[in-house]
Amino acid sequence: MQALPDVKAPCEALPSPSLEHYPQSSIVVTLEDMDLWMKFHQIGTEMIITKSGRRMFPQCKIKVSGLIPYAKYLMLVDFVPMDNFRYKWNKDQWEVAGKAEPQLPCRTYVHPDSPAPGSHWMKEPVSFQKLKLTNNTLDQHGHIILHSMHRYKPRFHIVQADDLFSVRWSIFQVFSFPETVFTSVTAYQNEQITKLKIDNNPFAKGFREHGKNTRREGRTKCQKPSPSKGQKRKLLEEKQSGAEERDFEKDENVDVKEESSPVVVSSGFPFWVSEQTGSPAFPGQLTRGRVWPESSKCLRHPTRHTGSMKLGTASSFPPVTPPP
DNA sequence: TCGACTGCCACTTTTGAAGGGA
DNA sequence: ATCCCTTCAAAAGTGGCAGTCG
Repeated sequence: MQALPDVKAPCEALPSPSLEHYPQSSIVVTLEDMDLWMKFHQIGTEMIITKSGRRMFPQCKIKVSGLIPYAKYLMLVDFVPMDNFRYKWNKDQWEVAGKAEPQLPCRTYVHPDSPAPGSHWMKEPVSFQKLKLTNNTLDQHGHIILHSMHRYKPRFHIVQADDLFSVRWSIFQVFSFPETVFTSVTAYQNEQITKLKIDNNPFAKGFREHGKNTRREGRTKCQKPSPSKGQKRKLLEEKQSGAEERDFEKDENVDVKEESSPVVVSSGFPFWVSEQTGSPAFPGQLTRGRVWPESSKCLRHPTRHTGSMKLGTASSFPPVTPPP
């Protein structure tokens, strides 16, 4: 699966004459573990979010090619809501449960290797393994803050820049994959997702035995489950018996925009310039020990500020999650 | 009463320090 | 002194369960 940008970066000032041989449009991004992502996507991917932060599984891992080997790039990920709804799991399917919660401050996760030359990023797949999702709106660890029971899509940003300071006026491209859309949850709702996670996530090996959690037996023997929980479990077991025959994709009554291939969301100048209009929750937040430029002077770049370019204000800067 | 959320549990993998040998 | 490999303990990451809360 590949993402081929069809838009040229509308940047009139190229970094240097020698870079003209490497048009930005030649960047190709492919999603690693596509088979696994597809398996989850067909059922309806769920990602656990916790107060302390939870890693994603499958993890966001992309293969990049077409970068200028000696130019420096930053790799970023952010998460955008798929729609304005909150969902609930009802019987065997997701249903709209109302309007979405107010959008949270947009946080962007910066790959810890950033900035690095193109050759570095192309050497091997870029993994965002350490990225964590949280539902703690007061999170201080720089995790990505999401609402539970909402749908999100990760977006990968490739920014040609020497450092985080110059990100604002740098050439960038955004890639996303329909297969990576997920519903954030605090506890798994769809048992098929639980099973897939257990089968594929090495950390969950302990739950694998014949698809049943045997290591808990000793504990649960001593504890009488509450009637409601017991009934719930029975329902789940009944569901499981016929689950494999069902086509969960058809069961979903909620639209997920399906695209046959990953798409380039946008290309040009940093995404937040045109898309982020709200005030950040943490203006001037530290990024890798530095503070985002606040003065308007920082927003103007003599060579890249073109007439068609729409510059944002300092307040529209999204807080960036510093690498651990 | 119900469903979402939280904290704890038992278990596994990962990570990094320590030690030994070449 | 340096490098490589092995060992081992601690840390981090899993989903399940039961209790709490709104």
